[in-house]
Amino acid sequence: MPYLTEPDRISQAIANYAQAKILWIDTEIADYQSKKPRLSLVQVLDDPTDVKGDRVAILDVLDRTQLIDEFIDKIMANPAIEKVFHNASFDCRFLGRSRARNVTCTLEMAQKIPYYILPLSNYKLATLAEQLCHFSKVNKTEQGGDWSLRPLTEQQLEYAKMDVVYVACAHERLLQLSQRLQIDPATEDIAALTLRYRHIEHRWKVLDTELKHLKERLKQAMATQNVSEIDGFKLSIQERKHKKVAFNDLAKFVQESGIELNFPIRLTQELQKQMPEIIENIPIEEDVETILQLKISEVEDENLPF
DNA sequence: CTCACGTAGAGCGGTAATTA
DNA sequence: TAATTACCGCTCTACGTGAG
Repeated sequence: MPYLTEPDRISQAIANYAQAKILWIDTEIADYQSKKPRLSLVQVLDDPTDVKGDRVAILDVLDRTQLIDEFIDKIMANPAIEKVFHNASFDCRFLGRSRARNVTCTLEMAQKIPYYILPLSNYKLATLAEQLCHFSKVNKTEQGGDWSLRPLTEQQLEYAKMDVVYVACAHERLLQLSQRLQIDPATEDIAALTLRYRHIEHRWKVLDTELKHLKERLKQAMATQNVSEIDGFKLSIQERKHKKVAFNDLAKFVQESGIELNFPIRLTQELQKQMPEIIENIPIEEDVETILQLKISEVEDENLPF
């Protein structure tokens, strides 16, 4: 695992990585509580089969603005290189923001996979590493550490190294899962889908209605017993105020005051009925939408296909 | 702490389905 | 047929989540 601190070597590494087709990247940020957080480390991996992190390069770019710009120019802004991050929007804030091209986010990938395929309580990188990639000792203690100090400790470098290994591994596994979900509607077996639907529909209804009932009872019970929080169940009570005016008053006010109030108002069926002459005398903005609606009829017990 | 998205829940309006 | 009910989707807001 090369830990690069010399500007020349970092520059050379950037040039090398600029030739890659895909890179797995993670960053560490110093002074993140302050108004001016600084990029501390950029960890890069070009080989997803490296589970120990031997091939990870850790670029020490603390206060090395020119090297960061070089990284942004040659790698982040280069659309020919796919860059994979976990929670990419966070890292991109320090690596070129909107200039970044061809960026993949493992957090977004994981969130798109339905829960029944990937049943995780959250999509933190550590969780993906442990439960999706089966890494055993995932270290999280350094996450809140101070990345502005030098020299960095062995534990910090180890953490920084493994993080990007987790990104690469999680990315590989997520790719496999999402490929399974890419199904061509033209070749779907509709009969098999309806059968599967009927199979789980009853179980789902039983659980879903009980869950909703429990929630309702909890809300009422917590409100009347003045329990605002218990075992992770939090009750919030809000009041909402709405304001309305008579349309005539509003129209009169706008006309008299000369305010520029130009926005479309939906002509509901009711309004169209009330004032059919509007449609003839005022230009109307019209759009049409197509709604696909799936109706699922009741099924008799004896006719159940299973 | 910050920042950028997500998401849940409630109100509302429109339409389909059901009932008188 | 008209009135009522059920359901769906949109919008707004509060809150959650992930990174370090």
